Amino acid sequence: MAQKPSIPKGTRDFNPEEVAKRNYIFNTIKSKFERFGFMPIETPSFENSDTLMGKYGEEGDRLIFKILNSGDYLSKADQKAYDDKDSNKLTSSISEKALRYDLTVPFARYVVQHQNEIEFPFKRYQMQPVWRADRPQKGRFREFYQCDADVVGSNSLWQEVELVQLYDEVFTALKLEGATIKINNRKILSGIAEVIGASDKLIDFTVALDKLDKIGEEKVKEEMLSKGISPDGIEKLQPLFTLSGDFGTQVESLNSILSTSEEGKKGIEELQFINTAISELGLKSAILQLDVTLARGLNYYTGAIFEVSAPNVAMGSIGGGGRYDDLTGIFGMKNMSGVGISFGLDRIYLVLEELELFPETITKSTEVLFINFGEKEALYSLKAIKTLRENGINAELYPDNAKMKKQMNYANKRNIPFVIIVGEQEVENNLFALKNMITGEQQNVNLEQVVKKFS
RNA sequence: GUGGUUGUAGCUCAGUUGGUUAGAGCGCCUGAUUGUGGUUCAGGAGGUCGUCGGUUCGAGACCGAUCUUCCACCCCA
Repeated sequence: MAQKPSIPKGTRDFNPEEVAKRNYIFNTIKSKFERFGFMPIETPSFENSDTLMGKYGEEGDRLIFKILNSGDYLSKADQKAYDDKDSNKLTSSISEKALRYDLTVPFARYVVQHQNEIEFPFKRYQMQPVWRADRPQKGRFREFYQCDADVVGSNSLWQEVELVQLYDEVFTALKLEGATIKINNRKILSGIAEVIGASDKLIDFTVALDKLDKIGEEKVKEEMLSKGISPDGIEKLQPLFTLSGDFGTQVESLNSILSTSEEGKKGIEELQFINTAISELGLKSAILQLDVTLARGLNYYTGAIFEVSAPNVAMGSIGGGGRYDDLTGIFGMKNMSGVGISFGLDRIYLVLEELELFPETITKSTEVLFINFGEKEALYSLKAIKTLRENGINAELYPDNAKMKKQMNYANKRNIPFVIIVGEQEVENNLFALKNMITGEQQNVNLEQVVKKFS
């Protein structure tokens, strides 16, 4: 026990069953992405540090895994930062690469770098692991997969509409019915901040507002006060705390709060456009819900913000996304609006597991195992197995001439539904004793009948 | 990064105020059954009690550090 090897905190091994289940989710998302016209790309697992650093806020920088330079990195270290024990400063002089923190920023880098080869609007999807130096919890890992679909090079709100449909399609296909797609708009948040005179404190304001359903109205107000938002301004927020009802009712209240903010009104318009279109088109099983307190996420969203939560399970969000007007701007490419959504594979896995929504069929592998009785019989079996495999049947031979009990037990443990027993008699008569491991029934058949049985 | 929590056999867990050789169930192996698995019966293997250090005549138990698990912050998929 003590000497057993281990893996780093927040990482996991996956056994065959888990991989099968993960692939099921993976493949479902992938096929829907392609159905909506997205093409796959991949990017390196690590990027130059300056590509990533500063894109996710101060907290984000802390959570980025930095890669130590190769060779004698200390000789090139910033001596002053070292003496001052200034870790932040020292880091940039001993580390110039970092593990990918999400898929959106590397995608922006990709678009800028390959802008001359890309046909815009560019619709890409990407399903790769990302890393965060976070402290693990349930549903929070240091290595996990994101599945992103983004469109750059189009300002059209139809993209937002399609992305909502895409969420609906994927969760419906996964039988995860009743997923809530929460939607908000950064312009509304900016508008509110403007109205209460806290435009310069937008991030602090939204972070506090985001906690409303978690810590309650009073604590949110406290946090806003402590961040320097005026009591007058907080007073003006009152209608926001009691906002309820359907989309239309909430929009009405927002209209009155934001009557003096051009930006805020623009946000409401966008929201209404999306909602109207979705109402018209209909959703299969998901629910689109306006949530003005939704402010999670990355500092780069400028329009719509999405977040998906699973039904009946205590789990953080299983997806998120939004519109970012200027992400490529940081890499020197202006006027390139993007919008995208992300699926959290690992959390979706936990949710499907908890709700027992995985289909039973996804773990099956070998359909028939041939019992090994010795050299002559094994060769006879392998000839048959070759034919079965050519017919698309998963078949295998037990490798050793072990006791029959052991071989049968092996089939049992692996849930192999059929066993073929080939002994001296069967070889002589050119037959196969086919046994159903579930019912226990057994019959002698020829090769043709075996093929037919599994086809 | 802050505060708390967890770790005993492959798995799930007992283990009294510190006291002989650390237990159970399940699983695993062998046999009853040399051409028939799942059921049953009989037997067997398997643990430096997460790790390192300390207190003690004596530590699975007490103390410290460290790693890991989970939780609350922070933040997020």
